[in-house]
Amino acid sequence: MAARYEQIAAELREAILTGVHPVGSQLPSEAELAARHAAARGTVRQAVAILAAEGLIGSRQGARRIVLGGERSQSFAELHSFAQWARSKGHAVGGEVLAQRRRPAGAAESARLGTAEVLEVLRLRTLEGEPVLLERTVYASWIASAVEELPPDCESVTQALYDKVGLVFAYGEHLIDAVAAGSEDARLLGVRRGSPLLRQRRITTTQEGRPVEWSDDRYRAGSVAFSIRNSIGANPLTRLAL
Amino acid sequence: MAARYEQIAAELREAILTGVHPVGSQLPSEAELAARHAAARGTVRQAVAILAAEGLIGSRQGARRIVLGGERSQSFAELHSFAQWARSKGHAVGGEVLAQRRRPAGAAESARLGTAEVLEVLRLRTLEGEPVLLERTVYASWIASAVEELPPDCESVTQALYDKVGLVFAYGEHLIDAVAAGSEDARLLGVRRGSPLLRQRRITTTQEGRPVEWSDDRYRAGSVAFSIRNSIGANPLTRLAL
DNA sequence: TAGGGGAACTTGTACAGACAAGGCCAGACC
DNA sequence: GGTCTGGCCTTGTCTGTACAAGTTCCCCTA
Repeated sequence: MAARYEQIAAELREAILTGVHPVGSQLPSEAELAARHAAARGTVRQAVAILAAEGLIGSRQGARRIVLGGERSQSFAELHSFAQWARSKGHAVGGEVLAQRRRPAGAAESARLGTAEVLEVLRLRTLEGEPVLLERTVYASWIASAVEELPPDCESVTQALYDKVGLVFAYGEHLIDAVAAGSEDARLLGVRRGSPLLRQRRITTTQEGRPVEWSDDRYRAGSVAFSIRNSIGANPLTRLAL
Repeated sequence: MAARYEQIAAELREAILTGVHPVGSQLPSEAELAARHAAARGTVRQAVAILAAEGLIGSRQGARRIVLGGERSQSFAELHSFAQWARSKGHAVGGEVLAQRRRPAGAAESARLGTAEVLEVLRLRTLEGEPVLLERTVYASWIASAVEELPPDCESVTQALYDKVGLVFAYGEHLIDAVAAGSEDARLLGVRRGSPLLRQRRITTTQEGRPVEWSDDRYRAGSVAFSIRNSIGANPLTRLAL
C-alpha cells in the first residue's frame, strides 16, 4: 500500500495529464486539496513536493501553484536501466553480450569500485531491432559471478540481479558528454568512424553506498536524448568543464 | 536571513566537505541533529532532504543516513546560465553576439513561445579564450527590445535581464543529445565539419510559467560535460527516444 | 482614471507529538 | 559455532497548530 502522499501525488499527476488542470492553470490551494483528500496540509505538501521535483508544477510563496508541463517520467530506474526505460515506453528492446572477461582492476577502477579484480562486459543494445547503445561495464568482483551466470541476451541486468541476489542499484552518478565514434564503436553501432555519439558514464552504488559498477555507455546520435526539467529551487544536474 | 533548515543543511554540507563526516560514514541521527541545533525533527528532516536531493547523502528507513559523495554543486543558475556557471567555477568566460535580427516566428516557435514575432540571436561563448559554445537563441517578442539593448559582449544575459527589467528565469526544460557539427558550427567553434558536439536545447520560462526563450546550445566535444546524481527516490533526468 | 492601502488568501517555515516500518545488535537457544 | 528472536534505535508517515512572508485583488481616494 502506497503512502498517502503518494496516492495524492498520483491523483494530481493524473489530473494534470488528463487535462483537468491544463498547462498554465492554477492548482487548487493546499487547504482545498487537504479538505478534498481528508488529509493534513503537511501530507498534501509532501505530495505537491513530488510533482515539483518532477518539474510538473512550479510554486512561489503567496501564489497558487502553476502547472508547468505535461507528460512526465518516473524514476531512477529509467536513467539507470536501459531495458526498464525502454519497456516502460513501449519500445522493443534487445541486447547481447559481445565479450566478457575478468581482469585485474586498473588504478582508477580500483579507486572507484574498491576491488582488486573486476569483470568487464561489452554489451550491445538494440531498440526496435536497431543497434543504438554500446555498453562497456566494469563490475566489482563481489558481484561478478552473479553477472557471469546471466544469459548473454539478458534484457535487464538490473532486474535480473535483483531477482537473483536481491541487489538493488540505489544511487548513481552520471557524466554526459559527446564523443567521436572509435573504430570499434563505429563497427558495432553501424555508423561511420568519427561520427558523434552521446556518452553517459556512470557509477552505481547499493543502498549502503557500496560501488557496484562503472560503465561507459555510448548512444548513436539521433536515437536517444536526455531530458531534464529544473527550477530555481532544486536540480541535480550541473555542467562540468573538462 | 536564510531559513533555519537551510542553515542546518549548510552546516551539514560543510561538515561533509571538510571530512567531519567522511564518504561512507554514517550521519548523526535526526534526533541528535535536532538536539544539537535546538530544532524540531521536522526541520532537520527538511535539511537532510536537501542534501539527499543533491545526492550528497542516501537514506533508508531504519538505518542511519550514509554519506555518498563529496563536492557538489548548486543550482538552477548553473544549468541555465553559462556565464554564471563559468564564473562560479573560476573560469574566464567571454562571448560576443555574432548576429541578431527580428523575424516572424515559425509554427513550432510560435507554439513554444506564444508570440508571433521573435528575436533571433547567435552568440559565441569562450572559456579561457577558447570558443566552446555556440548559442542559437530565440526570444519571445515581449522581451526582445530589452535583449537588443544589451551590449554585444554582455557576459551574462540572465544577469543583465534581471538587473534591467527584473526578469527571473525560473523554470527550464532541457534536452541533451549529440549532433555532428554543421559547416557554420565547425567554422565558428574551430572544429572539423562532422565532429561531435554536445547539444543542449532548452526552453525557459518565468515564475508564472510564461515562456521567455528557446535555445539550441552546442558545446565543442571535450570542453564541457553534464553531471547528474540520482537515487531511487527522486531524479528529474530521463531518457527520450528520438 | 490611476494609484495606494489594505484585507484575504496562499505558500513557506517551524514546532510538537504519535505511531508504523525497517535495520541493527546482542543475547538466548539449538 | 551458527542461527534465531526480541528489543532498541532510526527513519518514514501523518496530524494539528501557529505564525511569517509574499501575492492577489478589490475598494477607496486623490
